[in-house]
Amino acid sequence: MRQSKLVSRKHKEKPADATLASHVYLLRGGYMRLVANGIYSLLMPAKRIQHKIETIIREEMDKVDGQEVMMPVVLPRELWDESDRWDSVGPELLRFKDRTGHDMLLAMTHEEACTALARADVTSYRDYPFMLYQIQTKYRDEARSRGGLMRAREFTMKDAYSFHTTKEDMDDYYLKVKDAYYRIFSRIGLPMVQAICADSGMMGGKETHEFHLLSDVGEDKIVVCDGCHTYYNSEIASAVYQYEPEDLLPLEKIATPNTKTIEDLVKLTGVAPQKMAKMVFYTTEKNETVAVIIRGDLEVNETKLGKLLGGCLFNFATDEEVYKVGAVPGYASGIGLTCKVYADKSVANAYNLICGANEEGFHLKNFNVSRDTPKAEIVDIATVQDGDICPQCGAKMHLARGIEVGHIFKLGDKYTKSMQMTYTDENGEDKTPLMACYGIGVGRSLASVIEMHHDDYGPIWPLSIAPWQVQINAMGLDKKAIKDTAEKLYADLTNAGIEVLYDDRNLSAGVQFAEADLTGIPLRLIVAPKAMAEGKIEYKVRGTDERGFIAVADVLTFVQNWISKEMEKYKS
RNA sequence: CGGGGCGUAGCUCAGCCUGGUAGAGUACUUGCUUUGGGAGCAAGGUGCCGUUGGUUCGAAUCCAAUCGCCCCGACCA
Repeated sequence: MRQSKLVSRKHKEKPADATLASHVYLLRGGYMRLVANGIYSLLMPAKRIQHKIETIIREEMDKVDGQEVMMPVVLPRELWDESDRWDSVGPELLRFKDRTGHDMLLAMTHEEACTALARADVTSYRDYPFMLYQIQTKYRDEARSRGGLMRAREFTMKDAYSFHTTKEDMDDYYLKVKDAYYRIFSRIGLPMVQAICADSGMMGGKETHEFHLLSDVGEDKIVVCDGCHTYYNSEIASAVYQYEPEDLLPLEKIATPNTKTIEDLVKLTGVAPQKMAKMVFYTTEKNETVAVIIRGDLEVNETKLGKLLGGCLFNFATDEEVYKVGAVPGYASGIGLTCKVYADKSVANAYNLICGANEEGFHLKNFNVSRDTPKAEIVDIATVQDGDICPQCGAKMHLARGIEVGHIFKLGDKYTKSMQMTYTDENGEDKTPLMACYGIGVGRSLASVIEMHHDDYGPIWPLSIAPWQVQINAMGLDKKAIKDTAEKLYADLTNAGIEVLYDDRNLSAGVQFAEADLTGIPLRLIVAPKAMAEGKIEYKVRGTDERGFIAVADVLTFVQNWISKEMEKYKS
């Protein structure tokens, strides 16, 4: 590719709207352009990178016997009625009517479409197991897209769906895909991506793993055990809480005027927040108020609470609602409440805590859950904090942030059952198959590579996904010797099947180098007068100090060798 | 959906408070000089000042509404 013909305007200044490195460089480097909030057009460099990522994904999906298919982006309501998701999914599902007034949707995922496709085509146990996948545009009407490709409304996703006759087979296959995912992320330059136990959200199903790139700019909170190195999304992470046994002392009322928060109570009493029981009240969409008792220093995990409440929506209760169930805001305890009371594990076997007295200006000492609120249901509802104890191995856990680049789910029969997909087994009986699904955010992976691989000048693309393998820069293209050499180099490398971006614009060195840095091509060849006088050109490896001179006649061999050696890093 | 910020040239932004013919840098076009980290000189083109309405002799500027974008949160993956 000649850079003079490339439509990809570079920008010297940081775009005002971008904060993430990936967002900044995708805009500055002329990779994409905003069309609407969360919706982007990709220019050639980004399209080439994405294409290479897709190729790697295809290779790995094909290795686990995936069959590539293509399902529609626009689906009729009826399909999503079958799984009840037309009603159960929120406004992030874009619904609309076609010209006849028929309800349609823009697919944000394809469980229904794929189940419908498979149930029509596969009827015998002999055809199992199988996996269908596609790489396709998805649309999710995000409440708040952000960070460029990191969280777009329209984005490219690889989604795969496998079907099985037994749980063992599904479990086996799930592991195979999990391994394939590790290979994919490693091959695109993200070997540090980690599988993390997570919540399945609107997809349903039991076991699920998210693939995260641990990064400070990630949106998800991850809990990492320093002992057994298990990773959890904080939505589902749990800790164990151990306490030295104490004798149960009788409740004792203490005066605590103007002490409504844990913080104030700590100041007043000098007691640590770990020795306090905090009350949190929620009111559900069914107008039911529930109370949660939790250790003073911990917070309620609303994903866990949502599950406890059967998936219904909830909000913090108002003061009025708190009074209604027999508590006093700021001085609440779980004792004597008229509503459902949950007690977190963190307070269940703790001793002699301080809690509210349900009386303005007073608290109680020596509160014990089992003795004083025997009706409270003991639940796991706390958000794990830095330094909490791992339930698996007893070591300390710490918090990190992650970018979710992939997510795999064992769906079980959630869709196959509701959509009445069956197969005939060896005895002639109809059975419901099991299903698992596997997603990778292609655009988000691309952005994640920049987050992981960049310097102050631009992205540093891994060779496996670089938009071009080699960049040619020439100093002084108006000189015949320079131009002839650069042109011949470009022709020779291109003819040898090497992907070359040739800056044929006769610009100053500064401009060429700055733009080349933004394009981030791994190997740069520089044709310049000084070295040319000795029949040599210079090479430089992006993002490293590696550089040197090669005789013009040896360049092709050098480049071929360099590429095959560098590609070793990204072998499957 | 809540909080905050911002819409003026391809990009970054000034002008607005105090109304009077639309600005800078950069990018772009042409020529010459340069050629190892965004070079220099000269000349040139560039705008529905987000949109609509109002106030006014006159609105980028004041008022109102609306649309859009960014950040934080909520929601979601």
